[in-house]
Amino acid sequence: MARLSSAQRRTELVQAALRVIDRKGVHAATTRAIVAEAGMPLASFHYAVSSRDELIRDVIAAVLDNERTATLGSLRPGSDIRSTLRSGFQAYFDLLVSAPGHEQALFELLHYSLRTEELADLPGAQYAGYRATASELLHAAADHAGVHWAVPIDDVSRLLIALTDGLTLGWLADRDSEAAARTMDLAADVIAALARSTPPELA
Amino acid sequence: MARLSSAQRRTELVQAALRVIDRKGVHAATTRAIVAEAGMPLASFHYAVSSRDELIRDVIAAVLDNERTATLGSLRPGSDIRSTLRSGFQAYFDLLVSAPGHEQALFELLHYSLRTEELADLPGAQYAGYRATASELLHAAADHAGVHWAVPIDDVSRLLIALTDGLTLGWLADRDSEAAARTMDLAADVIAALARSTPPELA
DNA sequence: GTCTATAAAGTGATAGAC
DNA sequence: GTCTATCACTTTATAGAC
Repeated sequence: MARLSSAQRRTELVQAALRVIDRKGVHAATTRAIVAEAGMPLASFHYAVSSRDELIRDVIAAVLDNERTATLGSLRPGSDIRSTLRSGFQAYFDLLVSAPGHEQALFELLHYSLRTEELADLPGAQYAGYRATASELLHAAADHAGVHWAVPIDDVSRLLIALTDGLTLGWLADRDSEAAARTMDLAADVIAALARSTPPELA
Repeated sequence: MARLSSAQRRTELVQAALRVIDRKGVHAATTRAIVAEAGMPLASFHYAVSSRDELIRDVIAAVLDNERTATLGSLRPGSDIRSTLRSGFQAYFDLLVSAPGHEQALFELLHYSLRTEELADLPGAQYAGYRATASELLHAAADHAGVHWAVPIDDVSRLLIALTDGLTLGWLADRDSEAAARTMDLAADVIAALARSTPPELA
């Protein structure tokens, strides 16, 4: 192994840990499994990071960055707000089906953080990030469709996130994609019902 | 320790495991922690059950039974469908706030099952149980309020479960009960909007 | 039938040779 | 700076004394 800076090794370990977690779950992301995935000797682990929990913290930070850019890129403005929301759900769902381990990883990391005192600040930050992204998406979608939200956009964001989380968990549990499609239909309907057309003079 | 039948020991271990999982999480429910909670020597564990995964399977089965009876009892019929739904959410939410570890345990057990090949049949059964309970609740609530569902009740059930799961995860992450109340307001609104008043001749 | 004692395999973390 | 070898500990599971 060539000489690498500590920061480079750290990044490689974070990426390797994420791959292991995707594939086998948080519980399987042992120091040995992570360094094996990264092709490093075991001792490199504590040379680059001071503890396993500290690496997990970095993993969560990296995942949240990915998530944000991925979701924002999925916006496909449709003719109306309902179809924009529906295709947004579909884009997310296609991502979920193509890489279920990735979404499982997000949930597992959340629950791991909730049970680990040193990581107790992460769940709140994770969901604050989700809300910020959801608000941006909802704002952009409403603008494109010429509507505005009849209730505070933060409340709509929370509803959107709750529906997305719930949709994901349900599909992970039963893998019924047709039922998930019906849930997305209904979810797009009920969120779209919270929008009102914007009078032209306010647009 | 008095002589107990294998079945009795098994039940005690399941209950002890559930208490440990509530308090410390699935990862902390080691054979040692479980027998300590149950006040048994370590060797009693494998005398009563053949492996840790087999016990976890029993724990999940026990939890699903509890869940079903607890949720069905929470129905407080209101004057209209919207207030019935809202108070149903509130009853569930009060339960969540009073025992967050219990709901965390349900999620952790779900994710554990999803990552454990021998338990792969449980997540589907868990959510099928949720749907059956949700359908019963929605049917009873609609009856009491003199309305019927304008979309298939199974689809409404899936939406209700998705919203409940999402509400729970969001609150576990940020512990913002006021925001959760607003989400429940909105959730009750959007589900109630899927009901139509039943003409008297069909009631 | 019950439990002490221990095996066998895994874990996070480090010392010390190169 | 790098990595082999190992420590100290925890885990599931079981053998064997009573």
